[in-house]
Amino acid sequence: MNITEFAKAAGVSKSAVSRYFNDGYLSEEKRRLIEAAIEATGYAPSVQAQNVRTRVTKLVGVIIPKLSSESCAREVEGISQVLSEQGYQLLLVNSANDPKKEVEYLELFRSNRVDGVIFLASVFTPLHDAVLKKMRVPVVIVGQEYKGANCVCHDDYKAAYTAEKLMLDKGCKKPAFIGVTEQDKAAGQARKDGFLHALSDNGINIEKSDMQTAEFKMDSGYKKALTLLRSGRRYDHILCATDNLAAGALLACREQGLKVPEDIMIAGIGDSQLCNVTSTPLTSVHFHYRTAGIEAAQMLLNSLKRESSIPRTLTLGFELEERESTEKKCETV
Amino acid sequence: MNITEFAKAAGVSKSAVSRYFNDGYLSEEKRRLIEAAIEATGYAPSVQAQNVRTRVTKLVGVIIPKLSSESCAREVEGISQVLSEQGYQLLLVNSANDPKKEVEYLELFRSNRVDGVIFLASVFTPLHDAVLKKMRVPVVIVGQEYKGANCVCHDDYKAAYTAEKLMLDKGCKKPAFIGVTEQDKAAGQARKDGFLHALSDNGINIEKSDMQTAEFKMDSGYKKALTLLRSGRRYDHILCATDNLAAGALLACREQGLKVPEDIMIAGIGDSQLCNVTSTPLTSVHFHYRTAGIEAAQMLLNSLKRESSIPRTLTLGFELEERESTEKKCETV
DNA sequence: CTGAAAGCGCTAACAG
DNA sequence: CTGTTAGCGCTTTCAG
Repeated sequence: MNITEFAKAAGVSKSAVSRYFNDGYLSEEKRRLIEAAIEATGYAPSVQAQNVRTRVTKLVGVIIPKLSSESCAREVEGISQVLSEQGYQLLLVNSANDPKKEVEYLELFRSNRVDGVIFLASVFTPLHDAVLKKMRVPVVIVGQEYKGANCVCHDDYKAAYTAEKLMLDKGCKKPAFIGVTEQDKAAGQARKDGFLHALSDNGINIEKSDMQTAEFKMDSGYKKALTLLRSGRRYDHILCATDNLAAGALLACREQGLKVPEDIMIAGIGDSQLCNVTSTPLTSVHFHYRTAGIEAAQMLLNSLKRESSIPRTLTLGFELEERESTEKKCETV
Repeated sequence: MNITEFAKAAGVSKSAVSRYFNDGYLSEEKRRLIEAAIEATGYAPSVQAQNVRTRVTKLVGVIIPKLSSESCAREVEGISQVLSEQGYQLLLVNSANDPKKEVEYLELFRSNRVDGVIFLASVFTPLHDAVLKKMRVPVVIVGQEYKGANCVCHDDYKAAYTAEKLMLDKGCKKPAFIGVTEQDKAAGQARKDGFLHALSDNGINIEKSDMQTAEFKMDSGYKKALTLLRSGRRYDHILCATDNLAAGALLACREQGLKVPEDIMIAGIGDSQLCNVTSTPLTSVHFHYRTAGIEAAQMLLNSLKRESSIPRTLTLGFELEERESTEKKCETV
């Protein structure tokens, strides 16, 4: 059923129907007529046709690298919450961590179909730069800093710094680190930098071999920890760039007969659900993922209202969650 | 830029451009002309306008109760994978477990905007029945059985039966159960039924107070387990309807000084990542969530092709993952 | 193989 | 407050 048929059924004109669904410059009588007809027929206007006319789709494209990751899921929840309140819907695409797909989707969204884009980013390539420059709809980037675009990100550097400092303050002296690829400026580079600066601020040296680069999964954390532990160097703490990695490291330590935290402390970053259920609960840094999603959505909404505005970067704070895995060593009585 | 402007720029007619992007009844020469112009201008046809004409949106609505749940996230990943291969995109809405919102979104999708709907369901109300009956686009329901609709679900009954039987076979005699609301036919009722039938098949009796109903979170599992343990009745195993609950129960047991599995065995259902990192790794039933998403998407694709077809229900199998939490008690030497 | 022309369902001036 | 009218950008007959 289309608007013309419906108008006839309701006994009013097309325009009246249109007005009913839009501004509403309408007499009470017609309004009632239309309401009754809707009840009877179940008519609803075609969004696509509205789109063609008005040029707004009420759709926001969301590009995510991996849905089954706690942090992404929470960010998307935040995004979804504020956007749906404003009558927007999410067009969700999964890039599966494939940079080519990310670019492809950005391309798809570039001039079409959506009013704006929220991009949960991890790694940027020159291709990204090219397509981001050409976007005709506003874009908000979440999780990474990106010059010239609206960004919402976490304070990865300080988070790592703080977690490492905690362990040093508790008397640790022999640091090890399990990180992720530095192509990821946030989770890779910034967290490593934070770790290193905490060390240098405390006059502690470290060798290259004390730092491992893992993939984003527990299993990889386990293997890298094993490499560290078997190296012969005796570490008294390990900072891991993610909780999954920390959980893996914890497993490795126990297998090697090391007690956590007595023999070796471990901390992660992200404060995922994992941290509370591991054999030894894991100290971690809590990031506000849901809030990041909320802020990103609001930022996008703002760009959608006022036309051009100056790009802003919002950096969210964090909380250090101390748990058993970094509990103070036996106090000197 | 619209098709008319673009056609002019390319030096061809509107129809030629349209044909280029559709069937392609076109001479090589024009084809090249158009390709060059695309390269130069970056033109892409407006999907909305195409939609109005063709009546297909290449959009599938996906209704989920909670994104930050491992099972949902995996199902959506499966859905996304096959649908995006076929050129469909996901319109994702989060019902936040609110039945009213679910109905609202179904309503929204009923006759509009999307070509089909995939509904990750938990609880059905009469309102659901009403709106589902009125849907004009194909719907696939995931995670629940629903008469008269296409469904993909897990074998909740047998899963619970199998997990319980495992513990009975290992010599357990005093069962306890922590479940979820029976309004949820799958995770609530079917799992409880499976548990109860395993008991009766083995001639074991149980009292009402041995069974608790929790909410879907770890914390709730913890509390309910505490209630059980403090009741004075001495249980030798607990079956939990979800892994989160099992993780909570595990915590409670340890706090009460019970060793798992020596003093008490615990098993969950869902085989989430949790199970591998808990202090005692948790036995659980592995469901094929990702596969469920894939199957649901394919089912929808089928309905989209051939018009009316008979509703089908696909029940996926499972695997019992035995871990330390149900390891055999000290063998009688 | 091709262009002209007639809509798809809707909104937004415009003149009452 | 209301109906008429002219498109939005595209696809698809139809007659070449």
